[in-house]
Amino acid sequence: MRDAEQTRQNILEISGDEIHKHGFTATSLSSILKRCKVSKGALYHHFPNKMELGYAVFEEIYTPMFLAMWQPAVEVDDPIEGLCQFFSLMCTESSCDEIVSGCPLNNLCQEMSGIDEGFRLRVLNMQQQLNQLIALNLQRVSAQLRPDIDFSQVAYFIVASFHGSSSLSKSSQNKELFSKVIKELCLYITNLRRN
Amino acid sequence: MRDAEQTRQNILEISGDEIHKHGFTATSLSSILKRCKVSKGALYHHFPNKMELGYAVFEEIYTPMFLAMWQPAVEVDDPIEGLCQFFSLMCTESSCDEIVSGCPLNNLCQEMSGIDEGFRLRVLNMQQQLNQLIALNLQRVSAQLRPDIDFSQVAYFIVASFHGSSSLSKSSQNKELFSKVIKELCLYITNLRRN
DNA sequence: TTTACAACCGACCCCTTGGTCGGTTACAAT
DNA sequence: ATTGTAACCGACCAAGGGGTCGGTTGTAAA
Repeated sequence: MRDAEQTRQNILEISGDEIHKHGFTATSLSSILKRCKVSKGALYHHFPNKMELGYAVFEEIYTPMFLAMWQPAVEVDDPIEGLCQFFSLMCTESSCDEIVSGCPLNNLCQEMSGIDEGFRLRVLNMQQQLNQLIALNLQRVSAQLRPDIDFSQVAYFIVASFHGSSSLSKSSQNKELFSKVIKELCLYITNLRRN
Repeated sequence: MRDAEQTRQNILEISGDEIHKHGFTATSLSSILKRCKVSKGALYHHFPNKMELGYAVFEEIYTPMFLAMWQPAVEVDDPIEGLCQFFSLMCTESSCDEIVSGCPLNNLCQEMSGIDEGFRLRVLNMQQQLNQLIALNLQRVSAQLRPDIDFSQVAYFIVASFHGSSSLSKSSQNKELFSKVIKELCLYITNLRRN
């Protein structure tokens, strides 16, 4: 057989990129097909419809990507420093295009949560996972932190600020605002420590 | 003449609501027409195309709305308290639907900044106005605040966090997460004070 | 070598979209 | 009463969207 799994993976990856750049709705199948050099028949052989393709992208591309990004940042000895380094690295290492495209999770949350229940649930699940990941690891070092901290609340605040900053940079089309907000976010995080 | 200005205003307001709820691209002219009980000819008599209608909504509906909301919150004697009260009021007073629909500015920023330069520039302008509004009013009471504050940076951070929180609540479909993040945001803002 | 079927192809379908345009209607000015 | 024109109407159009389906091709098993 021609390598079916390879074809599927190829479609998935390119779809992930297109959806990241243009959003789910604005991504047309024809644009994916063109980039994949694959026929519509092939796509519909692997996925029953566009929605399911979107779900597959979320589960097989985005989800592992998030975990691969956030876990090492936060499961380190000092999650406070880990988080700050993670965010700072994001400013310095990411290309301008990447930053302007925003966080796929936030993008999909904004675009699809209100329209499609399948996407909403997947986004929500990812957000809760992410939140727990951060909250638990902060709690782990709670001895170093201020005594009055609500870990879940702080974790949500961190993610919200991060998403807000990536949203901001979409209108300015450059990293400047992004790194500005990230700088303040790092200040906030560092400030969680006992003084 | 039939009241042309009234017709125009009606189209503008309903368009503003539809765009707020469904986004610009997903809002179809036919849905606006149906709600307005106005013909397509009438709409195209007042606006040259959909894009220009969108711009008009931004300038004549959203912009005044933002200023009317943020100015009183921040031009008060104590902007720290004003901001906190403003955010808290938003949690308690807004309907669940309103919160889940998100902030029109943030929505448009996310959806349109990358697609259309006209929208991008308008969004950017509004964000800068908002930022200056907050930054200047914080600076005004800088005597009460911590000495090391970068006002513009803090102002952007506040707006980013606010937008991030309204984004979060889209996936949960209720106020809970929103008010959680807002609570932490208020903590952060209060913490700007000299201890 | 034959067979069976997964993998793939692409012309076609229907629907919705933004946008056009020739025509009608109401009203203000003469 | 006539007329000029802003305001409005809605049938129509082309483009592009997602999705279908009968047909072809490659390859592993018999």
